[in-house]
Amino acid sequence: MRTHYCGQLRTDHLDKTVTLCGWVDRRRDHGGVIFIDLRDRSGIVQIVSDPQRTPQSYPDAEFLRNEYVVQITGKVSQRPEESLNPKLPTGEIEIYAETIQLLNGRNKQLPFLVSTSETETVREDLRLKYRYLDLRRYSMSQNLHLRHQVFKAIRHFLEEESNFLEVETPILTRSTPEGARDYLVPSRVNPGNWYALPQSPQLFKQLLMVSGFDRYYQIARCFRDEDLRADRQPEFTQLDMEMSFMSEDEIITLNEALMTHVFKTVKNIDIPRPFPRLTYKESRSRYGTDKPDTRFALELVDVSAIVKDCGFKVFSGAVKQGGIVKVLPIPQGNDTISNVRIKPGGDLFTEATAAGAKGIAYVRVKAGKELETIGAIKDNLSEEQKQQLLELTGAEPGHLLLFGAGDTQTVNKSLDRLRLVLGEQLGLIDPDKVNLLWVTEFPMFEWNVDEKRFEALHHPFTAPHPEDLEDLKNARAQAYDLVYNGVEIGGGSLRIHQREIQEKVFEAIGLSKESAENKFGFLLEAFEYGTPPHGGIAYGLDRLVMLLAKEESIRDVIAFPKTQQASCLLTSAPSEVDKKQLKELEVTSTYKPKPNQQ
RNA sequence: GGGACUGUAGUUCAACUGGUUAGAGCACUGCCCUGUCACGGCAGAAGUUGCGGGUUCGAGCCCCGUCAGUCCCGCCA
Repeated sequence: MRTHYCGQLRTDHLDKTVTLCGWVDRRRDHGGVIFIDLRDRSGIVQIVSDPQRTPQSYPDAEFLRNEYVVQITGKVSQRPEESLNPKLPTGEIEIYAETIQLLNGRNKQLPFLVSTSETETVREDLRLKYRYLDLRRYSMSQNLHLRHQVFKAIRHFLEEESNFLEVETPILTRSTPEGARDYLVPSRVNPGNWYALPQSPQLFKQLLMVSGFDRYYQIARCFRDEDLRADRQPEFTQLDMEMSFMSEDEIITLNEALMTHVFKTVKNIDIPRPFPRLTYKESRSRYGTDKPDTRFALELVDVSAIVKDCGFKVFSGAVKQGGIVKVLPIPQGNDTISNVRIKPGGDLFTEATAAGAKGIAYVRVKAGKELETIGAIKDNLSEEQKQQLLELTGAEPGHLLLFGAGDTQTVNKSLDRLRLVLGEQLGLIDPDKVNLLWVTEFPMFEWNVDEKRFEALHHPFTAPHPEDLEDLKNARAQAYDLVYNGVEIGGGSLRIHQREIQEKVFEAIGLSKESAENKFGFLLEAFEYGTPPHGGIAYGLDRLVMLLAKEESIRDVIAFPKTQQASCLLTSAPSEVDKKQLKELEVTSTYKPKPNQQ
């Protein structure tokens, strides 16, 4: 039906007769000459029709409206000197339409404007309901093209340069303990039994290593039935990789090459290697988080040692109860941040309390290093303590010191949040900067207060650091996360490949021998048939593409995403099903709608 | 499960402290216009102010409930 894409045409095509298919992006009717911007996925080209030069197409051109689908045949012509359009890649040429064939019109007014030149933001629920129209729009089309480029670059690197093999793993698999809530699928053939959709292909990829596939990858859909966020969808796409006979350093090096290749290919950005590395411990201490945004400086300073015996009970009490006191020093903060914002009702106060803090203490450093603060702090710190505080935090006149005091986790969390908000607001973040870094040496386990047990921080197949085997519960893991501008985009580890160690880890997370045998017996058994040392990594590709596209939500890089209520506004999924279907599955719903609903 | 914000014409927004007939840009419809490219000009049509209830002489605005969307906390090995 067509000979070219609209966006491809250049002066090399001059005098060629071409046939194009696409949508009317805009029509400009001058009463005599009519211009049509014809759009397909490649871009836009200008079509011209006028009663003298193209009398046969003119009546059809008059009839066209936005988003009509047409096939146009005509000759590629040089635009007159004064009508060149440098804003369009096709702006030196135009097509004189010999024929315009209407392939399909449009009967309804569009729910929103689609045209490439339209930049107004539209309500997201409308966009999602009419996603097929939304995807015609320039930015969404660009995002999906970018996503494709990223996937292509990944495949090229892994297959052509690194000898990886793509293997698919089951979507219908078994539910395993730990981790997120599973999506369950009832088995008709085995009534009363359920499949789970995979949270990741973790166990299968390890088994592929047992099988000797050596270097595996898959661009895999994963499913987690948890609440949604701007960067979390119930189904999402991972680049899943697993390798045998490679050390942690070798895996990291290979992945740096992969990422460098992707950034170079897709964005023409050169990223210096090796990427910086931070240990988990250092990252927590300096930034309060395990995924620091290192595009800007602002670092936390632990001042517990200085204030542990001071008279200000909020500080000394926090330390005595095993917590900490940390400071976020902000250069020129005195001029840029008012007390109103720090005190109850203020935006910074709200941020801190949302993270669990009770409030924010502050000190303003004035000329001559005089401290301006609340009396309780001023009166209860000795001159020496004040002096040490200034020294340790590097505070100069003009500095605002924001304090977090309490249990370690809350202090880190709230100051991390403040740091990010202020970094943004004070314009400290260069949006074009790309910072990739590894966070390493995660702890194996974390204490779960609610369940009163240790749980795996990464997952229970992560190998402990060989130096830490004696004290497993406090061991470091051979695990690593890749952080891109403060967002975790990938994480992986060396895996356990010996039955005894795996059993010890299961024991540490409170999984009974029977339970472990029941749920992971196949893995433990596999370890007894010659399992190579192996490890891997998984990337959240939606997040990676989101960041590359400079979008704020992964929904903007997913063709058909779900809303925060996990529903699809286009298809109205999830939906009720026929009673007959449930009966075949031996499933009944216990759900009762609230009386005042519907 | 919890907190916050939003919902007004097809769409993006406005509408003062609760006050007359709810406005504007774009889109749409009609007419005019031969070099525009976000073309231009003239005219027109277009509203259950998400839904239900309440307060009030009077509600887009206040209150209660509800639905939907967004952001966040919890949750997400």
